[in-house]
Amino acid sequence: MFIELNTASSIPIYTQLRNQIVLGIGRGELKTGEHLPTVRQMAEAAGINVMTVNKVYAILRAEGFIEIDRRHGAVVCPRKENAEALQEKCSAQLELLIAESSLKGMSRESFFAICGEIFDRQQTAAENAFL
Amino acid sequence: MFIELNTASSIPIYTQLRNQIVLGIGRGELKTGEHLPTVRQMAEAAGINVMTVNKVYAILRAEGFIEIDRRHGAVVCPRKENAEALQEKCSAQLELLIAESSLKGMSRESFFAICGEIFDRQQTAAENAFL
DNA sequence: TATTTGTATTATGATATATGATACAAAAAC
DNA sequence: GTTTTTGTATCATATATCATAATACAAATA
Repeated sequence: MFIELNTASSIPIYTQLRNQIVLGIGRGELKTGEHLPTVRQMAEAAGINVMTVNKVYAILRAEGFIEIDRRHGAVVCPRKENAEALQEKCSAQLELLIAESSLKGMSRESFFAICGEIFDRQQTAAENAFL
Repeated sequence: MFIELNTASSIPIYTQLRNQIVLGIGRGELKTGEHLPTVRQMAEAAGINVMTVNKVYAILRAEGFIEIDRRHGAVVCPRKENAEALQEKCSAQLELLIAESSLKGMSRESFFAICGEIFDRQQTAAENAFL
């Protein structure tokens, strides 16, 4: 679980950190039930403020990716979501991404190929996580 | 081409407007060569400041979705992009979206189905635009 | 000449982002 | 029972972003 933040980016640090943790869970680098570093450890490792990390953990909890227990800290625990609501959110984001990509010249086939690769990668990563 | 902005949203107005215009082009509601409303018309219609619209048009031009001629205003003109760079950008965004979606319980098949629907919709919209 | 185009400038205010220092309750570790 | 560790609350500060407002300009059109 490597965290790499770009302080020169226009993307807020807390968003970058949030995304990298979600990606880490998706890739299986962070397994369900596993502990995240404490807010202080993470802040130290990433070279950022404790409260910034705390904000990220609070967001991830609100989004249902982790649970936070005062005594044990933050634990990976992805919650399933209502299927219809999930599809709507996903569809809205996909529509924009597909519009941008296809206007820029990407074919439907290329797009699907990329999606396929990502799903394959995440699945094998998740499988390896249990070995 | 309906513009609907949510001033209560955490997404900046200029981003919302930018996205809706890109979506409009993707859907074929705004065809290549077609004029966008003038910055003042758009500002009036959307109930926002002229300079906010100007910022959006400048972004769309920098992104290669429109061209701006001082005498004629903004014209839809999507530029193709380098394939490799495009795939990298798209892949990064897709990886996050797929991680989020699959962790929330979406199957690979559902995800592909949504993508297919969007591609179909955009293609028929683009075809109808030429009738 | 008057109007319309995008755009530059300057100012203002509200909100977002990030840091820093300090403190607290609750639980664990010793 | 004391110390340490946990997330978290609070207060202050600094900077950046977002959005508006009021002008003004050059270039082109009507």
